[in-house]
Amino acid sequence: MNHKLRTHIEEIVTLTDDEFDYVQENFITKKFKKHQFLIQEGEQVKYSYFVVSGLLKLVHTDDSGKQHIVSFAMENWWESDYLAYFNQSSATMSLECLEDTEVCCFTLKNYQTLCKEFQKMQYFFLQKANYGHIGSQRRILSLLTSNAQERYEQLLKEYPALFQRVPKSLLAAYLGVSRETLSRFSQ
Amino acid sequence: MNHKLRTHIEEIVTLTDDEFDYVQENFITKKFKKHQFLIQEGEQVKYSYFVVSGLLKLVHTDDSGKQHIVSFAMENWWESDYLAYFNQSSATMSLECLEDTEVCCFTLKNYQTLCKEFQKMQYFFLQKANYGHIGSQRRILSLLTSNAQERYEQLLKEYPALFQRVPKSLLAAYLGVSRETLSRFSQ
DNA sequence: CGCGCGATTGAGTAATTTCAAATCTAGTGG
DNA sequence: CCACTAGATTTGAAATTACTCAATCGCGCG
Repeated sequence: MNHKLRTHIEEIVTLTDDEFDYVQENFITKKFKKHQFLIQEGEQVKYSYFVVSGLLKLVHTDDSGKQHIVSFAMENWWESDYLAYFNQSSATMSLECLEDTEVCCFTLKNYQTLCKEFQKMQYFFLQKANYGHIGSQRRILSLLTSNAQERYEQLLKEYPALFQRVPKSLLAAYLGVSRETLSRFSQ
Repeated sequence: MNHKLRTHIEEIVTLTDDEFDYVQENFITKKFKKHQFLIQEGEQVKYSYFVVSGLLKLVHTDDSGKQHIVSFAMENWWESDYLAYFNQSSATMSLECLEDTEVCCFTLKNYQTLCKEFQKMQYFFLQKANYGHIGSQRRILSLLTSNAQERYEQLLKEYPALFQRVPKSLLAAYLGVSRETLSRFSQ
């Protein structure tokens, strides 16, 4: 059932069966349909999520109604509005299904106790956080250094699967250009 | 001597004198002059750094020679080219002094042993990594959502001290606009 | 005074956005 | 199988924004 979660964790730390059982108790599995919201802007953020299958977008809608995609989350990714999650404040970003999606839900309380009682898992989350930070910094650098067309080609190279799964208008919202401009790149 | 480091750590976890002594043994203090490099693009990254005093820029220089500033690091900040640091690969960014700067240097080996042997410190670094990640995501969102002038005003509001300490051309390199464009905002 | 560095200004150019319209595509029901 | 529709994509043209390059300004310091 949760063997994808186990495999994922064991890429970083090894677990006995008993240990994984203990870890597993901290998660609830939920299924969502395309277009459903896991997190809605303005509301409390109860969980962070491990994506078992499907695809999510982490998105902020600005005053003029335009969407800006901070991140896509696919299989084996962790996602949430982490500021709202850790501070127990209300979300500034939504987390929405782009496909039918199955996730493991993780409350902050469970996160904290698991970290405290189980050093291995704390180390796992430390690794995840470090690499999450690095990934975000690389994205900042790409936004600063490259023009939209170059960013488009980098994305295409790094995540070719996305192009089969997401409409181009969303890729534009991720890259920070209008869909019209993105459309003119492909030629 | 390192009481700034201790105060900083104790904002998140409490330490006895003995514990802090143990922690402290993992750091070397170094002083650098303005314009010196702590990390140079292309070279190995031996340390991550805790800034005791002074100011640094984390910067990438592109093929055309233009600088792009990923981050400023001031007092009480941790900084490095973390991808290169954790993977023991060569740096894609430089870390350079904008002022005379004192840092505590932290090897990867010490980081790893400290995390393993001392759960409290692992928790401290987990918190730092999480908030680092959140900070980077907020920057991404700001780059996507706001135009250069709005980003300028956000920066002015969040870090007014920067404007006393750095030339505007560097703020431009942080905001992702040319210095001429930035100059036209102030009016 | 004169140098050097940073900041500003101006003008022309390039890139991107916006708005509107046209086109394409996949799925639905007849 | 075809027509229809909704959503996605493309195209065009005008307007806006930012960039580049060059020249000028301002200020602190030897």
